[in-house]
Amino acid sequence: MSDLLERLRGRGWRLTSQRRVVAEVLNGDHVHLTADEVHARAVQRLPEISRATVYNTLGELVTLGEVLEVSTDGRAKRYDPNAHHAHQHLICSGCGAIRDVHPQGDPIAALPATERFGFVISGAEVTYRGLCPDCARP
Amino acid sequence: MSDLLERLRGRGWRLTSQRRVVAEVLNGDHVHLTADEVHARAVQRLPEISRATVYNTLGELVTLGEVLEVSTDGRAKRYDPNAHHAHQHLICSGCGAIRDVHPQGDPIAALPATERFGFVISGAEVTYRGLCPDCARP
DNA sequence: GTATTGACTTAGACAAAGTCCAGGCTAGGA
DNA sequence: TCCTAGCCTGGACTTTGTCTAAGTCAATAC
Ligand SMILES: [Mn+2]
Ligand SMILES: [Mn+2]
Ligand SMILES: [Zn+2]
Ligand SMILES: [Zn+2]
Repeated sequence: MSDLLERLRGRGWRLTSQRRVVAEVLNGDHVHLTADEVHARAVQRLPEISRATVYNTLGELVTLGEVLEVSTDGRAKRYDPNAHHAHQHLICSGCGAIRDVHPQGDPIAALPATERFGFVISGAEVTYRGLCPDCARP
Repeated sequence: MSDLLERLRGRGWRLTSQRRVVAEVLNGDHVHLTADEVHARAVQRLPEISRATVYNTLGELVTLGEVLEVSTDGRAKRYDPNAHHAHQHLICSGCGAIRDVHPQGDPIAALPATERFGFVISGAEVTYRGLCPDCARP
C-alpha cells in the first residue's frame, strides 16, 4: 500500500496523516467498507480525523482510479481497493458478506445489437446474490 | 393494470384511491421511477396523497412481487413494474436513461464453482453502462 | 532552520432519501 | 347503516452524503 501512497505523491498529492490512515484502512482482499466503516476504523488510529476528510479522501481515490465505488443496494456506497483487477461481486442476502468473483466470458458480448438501443456500451457490472455457507445452514 | 388491482384485492388488499393512483402511475414500458417521482405524478391525480403512503404502497408492491426495486447508483431506488419478465438494465452515463434489456444466456452459468465460495446462488443482476444516441453525439 | 503559502482538515450546518409514529379516516363486511 | 381493522396523514426522526468558513500544516524556497 505504501507504493500506492508514493504513486499518489508523484501525482502531486500532499501526503497527510489523514490520507495515509484512510489508505491503510482500505487494505486487504474482499474489502468493501462503507464510508462510515472507514471512518470508524480510521478513528482508531487517528482519533481526530473527521467524517468530511474521509469522504473527501475516498472521493479522490475514486477519481484517481485507485479505489472503486460499489453500490450494491440502496444503502451506503462501499469502497473497494481492488481497482486494478476487473471483477464482479457475490453478496450474501442473509448477512451482507461480499466476495470478489471472476465470471467467465464478457457479459457485454451477451447483449445482442438489437438489445442495445443504439447505445455505445462501456461496461457491465454483475451482482450475484445468494446465501453464504453460514447463512444457508438449516 | 386493473387486472393487477383485482389480483391484489383477491389477496386481501384493501383498494384505496391512493393505492389505485400509485399503481396507475407505474404503468408502461421501461418505467423506472424514483419514489419521489411516483409521488409527484400521483399528486397530479390525487393532490392530498402523502409521501409516506407512496413509500408504503411501493414497499407492499415489492413484497408482493408485483414491482421490482432497482438500485443502480448510490441515489434513490427506482421502482419497476416489469416484474414478471426477467430482464437486466442498460443505463446512459450521460442522462441516466434506463432501458430494459435481455442478454443471451444465464449469467449464473458463467460463475464457476471455484468462484462461488460455497454460496447457494439465487440470482444475478447485470447493469450495462454506456451512452445513449443523444448523449453519444459529438 | 525558518518563513511562506496554497492545499488540506475540521466542526457543524445543510440536503436528499427513507422510516416511523400518533391520531384521524374509510373500505368493505355484518 | 354501522363498525372496525386496516389505511392514510403530517411531521419528527434517521442515515448517508455534501458544503463552507475558518484554522492548520506539508512541502518548497531561502
Ligand atoms: Mn470488489
Ligand atoms: Mn426494468
Ligand atoms: Zn451470510
Ligand atoms: Zn443519455
